[in-house]
Amino acid sequence: MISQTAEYALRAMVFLAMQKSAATGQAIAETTKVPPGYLSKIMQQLVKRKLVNSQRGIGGGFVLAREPKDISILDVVNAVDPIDKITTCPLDIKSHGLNLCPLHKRLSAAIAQVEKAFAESNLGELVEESQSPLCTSVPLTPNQSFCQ
Amino acid sequence: MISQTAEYALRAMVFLAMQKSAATGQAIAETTKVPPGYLSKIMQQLVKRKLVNSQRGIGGGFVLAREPKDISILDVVNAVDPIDKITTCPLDIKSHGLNLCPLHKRLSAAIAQVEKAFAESNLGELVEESQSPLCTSVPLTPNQSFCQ
DNA sequence: CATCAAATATACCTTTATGTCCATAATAGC
DNA sequence: GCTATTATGGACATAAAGGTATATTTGATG
Repeated sequence: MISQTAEYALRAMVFLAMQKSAATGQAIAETTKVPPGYLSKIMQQLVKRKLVNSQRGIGGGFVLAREPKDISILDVVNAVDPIDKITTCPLDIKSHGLNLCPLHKRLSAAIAQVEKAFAESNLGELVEESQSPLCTSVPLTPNQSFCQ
Repeated sequence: MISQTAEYALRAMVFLAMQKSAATGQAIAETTKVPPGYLSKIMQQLVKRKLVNSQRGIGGGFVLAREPKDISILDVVNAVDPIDKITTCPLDIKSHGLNLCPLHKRLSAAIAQVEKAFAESNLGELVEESQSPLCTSVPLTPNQSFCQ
């Protein structure tokens, strides 16, 4: 239901939210266990969507463009793998304008629920909770487990 | 978020729920606007999962194996495209047994929400509602709109 | 039993998602 | 300006989803 790409993007963003300074692509990839080459593509999308700022050269890397509290899970998911809402019946768009049949009303409602849940959760929240027993505290060395 | 395959399967199942006698694959495909060849594969999965009974030969076709009221949207989705729940953290399974990090708790909760919504809606419900202005009444000829 | 209409099974093709690799461009420090 | 380090961009490879085509099997009926 959540694409691999979105999952990777979320891991990277949570990691960045735990960081105080810029993190290189390699560092993110190692800690979050995302294939480095693929991660770099995902990071590019996050930069384009202005969720992350990038800096080349020594001391460079990636930094969140906004406060963790101001970035929702939905922001991240939409940046890399837009959730497509059902706004018109896929079967016969012309005949009924914006009305949906009962089936697609249900599907649409389920999607809306997910969007709401994702919109209500932000990176700041996730990082705060990770100081609880479930997750290790920041910052992590590459050898440590990011999610435990 | 909902795969094309699941969408097709749901259309076919709703169509069957509207039917009084067996419907051929071709009839289902035409009305639900699903590629016929692909639909036949999906129907096979629904038969294997015992949601549908099939009958070859003249007068044959597909029939729901249970009352529409006893088939949920979740039943159909799971038959063709199982929703995989997140039960262990994808990052480091060994280290923490069944505990999830905050991120994966959120994702898991969202999936659970969808499952609940899908489990609570059944085909009988959808068909009853379709007698309302939003959908045409049963049965349909292939030329009529299935979802309007 | 012959025939026709249906599902079933299999092979194959196309598109999209995921993943890899390498050349290039920018930036900091010397 | 040179070099090391970093992101960027594009080409390519692989895997999975979606889709097509066709031969085979099954069942009903005359």
